[in-house]
Amino acid sequence: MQKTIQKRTLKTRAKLIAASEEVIAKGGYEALRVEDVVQAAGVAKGTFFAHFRDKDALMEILIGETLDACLTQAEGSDAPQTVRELIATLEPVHQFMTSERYVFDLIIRYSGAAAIAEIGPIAHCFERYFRIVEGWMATANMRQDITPELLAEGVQAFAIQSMSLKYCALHGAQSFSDRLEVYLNAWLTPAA
Amino acid sequence: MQKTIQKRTLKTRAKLIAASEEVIAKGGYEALRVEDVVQAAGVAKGTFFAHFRDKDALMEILIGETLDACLTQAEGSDAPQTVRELIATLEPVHQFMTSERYVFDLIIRYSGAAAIAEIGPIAHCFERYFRIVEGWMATANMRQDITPELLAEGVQAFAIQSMSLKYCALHGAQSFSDRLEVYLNAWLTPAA
DNA sequence: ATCAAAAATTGACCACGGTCAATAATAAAT
DNA sequence: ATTTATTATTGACCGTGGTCAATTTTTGAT
Repeated sequence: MQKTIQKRTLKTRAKLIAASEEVIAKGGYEALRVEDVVQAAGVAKGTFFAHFRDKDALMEILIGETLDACLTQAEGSDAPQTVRELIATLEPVHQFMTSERYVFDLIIRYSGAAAIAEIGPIAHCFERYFRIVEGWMATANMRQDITPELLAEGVQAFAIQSMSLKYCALHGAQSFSDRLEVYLNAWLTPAA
Repeated sequence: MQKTIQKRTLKTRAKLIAASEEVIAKGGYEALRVEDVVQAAGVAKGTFFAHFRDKDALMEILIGETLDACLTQAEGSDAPQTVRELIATLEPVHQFMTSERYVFDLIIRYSGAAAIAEIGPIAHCFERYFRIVEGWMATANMRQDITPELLAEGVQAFAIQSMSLKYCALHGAQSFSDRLEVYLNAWLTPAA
């Protein structure tokens, strides 16, 4: 019943991934063309789509990998105790997320899982981001009237808002970190 | 120096808009094809792109119009005093924003102005949404330790988060309104 | 070793958004 | 009314993502 996977399948897939990374290293994510990838990999176009549902699926994998690495780094850091430390610890994550407009848009678009059965790499990263922050919230010196889970969801919401405004000329005066700090101070440590 | 606009230009544009609305009425925003629009309008394809930078520009106009209508309705309502009333008053706005996945994604993508000089219809709506909520915040019975402006930015951030999670199977248990209510209670009326 | 079934690959082909040099229609000047 | 300059329209063409029937390769059974 289970279909056996041939060895060459893994090799072809590896070639496609490697070729993609090569193309991206050259011109960024936005500039990736499927035709360029298959040519660099030495396979036909149809092969690409036998391995990835569509171009976005490949992007999800590549961006998800890098994002996962950023999250692993953050997770390994000392648990931040203050808002400022929180922002500093997450900085590489946010940095990568907004490294390219194209990357940010794609991340946002795939941040939710369309179905439980098919949680994509980026939705997985968002869940992980949330869990990591939730863990920090439990021990950090933050407001105690709401659950760490809710606190973490808010951090994610404000981080996304800050990143969005980074691309918005109407609110371009403030820097990303400054804006996020204002948000999170108000969210995590409200004055009575 | 200023280029004179011919009368037929306005007529052609009106035809294109009307044809677009017709196509959308039939199959929704997602299903709109430029070819169908120009055929229904009785003009050539190139004409479409002489009137709109690209397909998204047309979408921005159409979606922006409807969104503006929703905002006008909300603006005309009595100023909400409680979180529950706030959510109820904004309900039509959020309803339309999430009426189609395609619409939501497009709205998010264009929610920021790429440049001050070119604030698109949707960025304009976001600014307006923000101003309306800001106005309400000044008089409603909410926390007083931060500015109405900041309160309003948070409302927008949490509304977007709630709408996003509406499409996310991982968090699909809670309804949109329930989730937003939890967020806004914690944001607007935190317990000491 | 041979063969049948399953899996992977191929590349011609399609869909659809977008471009642009050529052409037609309009407005302004005389 | 004619001419000229400006503006609008046209449609053949292109780029790029994605499909699929046909072909090749691999696997496993005998």
